[in-house]
Amino acid sequence: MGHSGAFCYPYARPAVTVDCVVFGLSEDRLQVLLVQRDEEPFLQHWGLPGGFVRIEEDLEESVRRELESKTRCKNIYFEQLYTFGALDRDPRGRTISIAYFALVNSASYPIDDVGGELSQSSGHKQVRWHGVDTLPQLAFDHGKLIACALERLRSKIMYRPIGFELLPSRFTLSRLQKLYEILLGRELDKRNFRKKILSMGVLDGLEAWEQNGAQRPAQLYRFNQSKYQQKLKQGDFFEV
Amino acid sequence: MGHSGAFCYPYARPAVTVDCVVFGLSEDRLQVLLVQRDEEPFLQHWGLPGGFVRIEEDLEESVRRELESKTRCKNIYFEQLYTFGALDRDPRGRTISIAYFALVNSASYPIDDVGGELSQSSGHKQVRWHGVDTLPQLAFDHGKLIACALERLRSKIMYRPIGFELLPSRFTLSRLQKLYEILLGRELDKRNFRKKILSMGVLDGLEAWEQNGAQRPAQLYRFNQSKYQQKLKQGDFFEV
DNA sequence: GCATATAGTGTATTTAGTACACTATAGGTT
DNA sequence: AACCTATAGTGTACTAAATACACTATATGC
Repeated sequence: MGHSGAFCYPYARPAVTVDCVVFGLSEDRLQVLLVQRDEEPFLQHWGLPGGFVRIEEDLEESVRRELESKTRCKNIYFEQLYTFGALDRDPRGRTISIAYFALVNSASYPIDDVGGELSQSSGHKQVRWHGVDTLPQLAFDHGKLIACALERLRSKIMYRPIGFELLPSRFTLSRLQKLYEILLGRELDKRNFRKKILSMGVLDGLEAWEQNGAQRPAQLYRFNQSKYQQKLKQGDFFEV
Repeated sequence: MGHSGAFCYPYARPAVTVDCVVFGLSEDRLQVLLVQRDEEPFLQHWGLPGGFVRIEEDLEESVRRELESKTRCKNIYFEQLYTFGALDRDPRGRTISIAYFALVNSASYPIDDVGGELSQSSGHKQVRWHGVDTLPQLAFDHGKLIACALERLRSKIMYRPIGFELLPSRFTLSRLQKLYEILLGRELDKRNFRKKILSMGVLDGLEAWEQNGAQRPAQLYRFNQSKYQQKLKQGDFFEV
C-alpha cells in the first residue's frame, strides 16, 4: 500500500470496521435501520450504520458510539453477530467488518410504515427504516450481513427472550404474539402461546390495561430482567 | 504510533489475527491443541495456534494455513467462534482476534493421554494436546477463547451432528455415546441415546464390526454427509 | 341495545422424553 | 469344554410437553 499518513507498520494491515444491523418493529413488519451514503463508493446507496474501529476504543464502544449517533438513543440491546472478511468486500481495500445486531424499542422513534425519517444525524446523511422484505440495493456486502442477522434473530427468539427488546417496556400479550408471528413468518395459536410465554416466568402482569378502540382492553405486561437473570443462572432455558 | 515499516495509513489500525481452538478426543477426555510460545510476550507460555491475517488472504484461508501448519492435516472442520477486541488483550498493541474452533479426528494424530508431542512445526515450537480440565497457564486471553469455544461446542452438539468430526470416519455407537458423555459431562442412557441418534437418519450402519478384546464385537457406523445436507435443506433439525 | 372487534380462558389428543433390565457374543481362564 | 467377564445390543411402560381446538368477556360506535 501507499506511504500516506503517519501510522506505519512493517506489514500491511486490513482496515477494521463495525457494522450494525439495527432491527425495529412497525405495526406489522420487521424493519432495519439504513443510512444513505454520501460518498463513494456506493454513493447514494443504502448501507448499515457502522464505521472504523478507533484504536483507543474497544469493539462494543465502537458499536455504542455508532448506535447513539444514528438513533440518538442510549442503552440499546446489541450483540456480536459474525465477522466478515472477504477480500473484495470493500473496493477501497481490504476491510474486515465485525458485524453486530441490535434491537430497538421502535416506539421511542418516529416511524412510519414506508420507512419514515428518523434523524438528521452527523453529516446530514439520511437515516431511515426499511422493511426487511422491501430492502433497496445495498452497499458492500450489507445484504449478506442483514440476512445473517435475520437468521440469527429468528433462531434466537426461539430459546432466549430477547424479543421484548423490540417492544415498549409495557406491552400486551397480543402484541408480543404478533411480534413472534412477524419474526417466524407463521401464525401461532393464542392459547398455546400465552401458556408457553407465561410459564417461562419472566413476565409481570401489571394492574394496567391498554384501551385500543372499540373492544375489550388488554392487560399490560412487563419483562422482568432480574427474574430472567436468575433463571439463566439456574440453568433454566427458554423455548417458544 | 511509529514510522517504522512501509505500510502507512492516515489513521492507526489495529493488528488483526486469527486464533483457533482445535479440539481433539483422547480415550476419555476432550483435548485442546496448544503451542508453546518461543518469543515475548508470554515466552514459554502455551497459547492457541494462530497468527496475523495476511492482507491477501481471507479469514478462512488464514485459519486453514494455520491449521495445516500446526497439524499437518487438511480438510479440518472449523467454524467462526467470536471476535475478541479488548484494548489490553495484547501487550504489544491493539490487536483484534477473530477466533475459530476446529474439530479434528484425533485418531489421525499421535496422541497420548498426558498430551503427546504432535509435530515439530515451523520454528520448532512445541505443539501438544492438553486436556481441557488440566490446562496450563495460557498466553493472552486464550483461556477466555477456550472457555467460549467449549461452551459453543457443548451447546452445538445438542442440535447439530458435528461431534462426528472428532471421531474416525468409522465408529461404534458406544464410542459416539462416550463422546457425548465427555462433552456434556454426564452419563446418557444407552437405549435412549441409540434410539435418538439413529432416528436422526444421518448414520449408515456398515457391514463391519470392531473387535475390541474379550467381548462381543460392535457394529461400525459412518456419518452420511449427504443425508445430513438433505435434511438441513428440508429444515429438519437435530437434537440429542 | 345491538354490532363489531379484540381479549381472554381449558381440555383432550398426540408426540417426544425418560426410566428401566435382560440377552448376545467375543476372548480368556481353568 | 465349561465358564467367567466385558461390552454390544434390544423394547416397553410411564411421564411431560406440544398441539389442536371454540367459546365467553368487554370495550366502543352506531
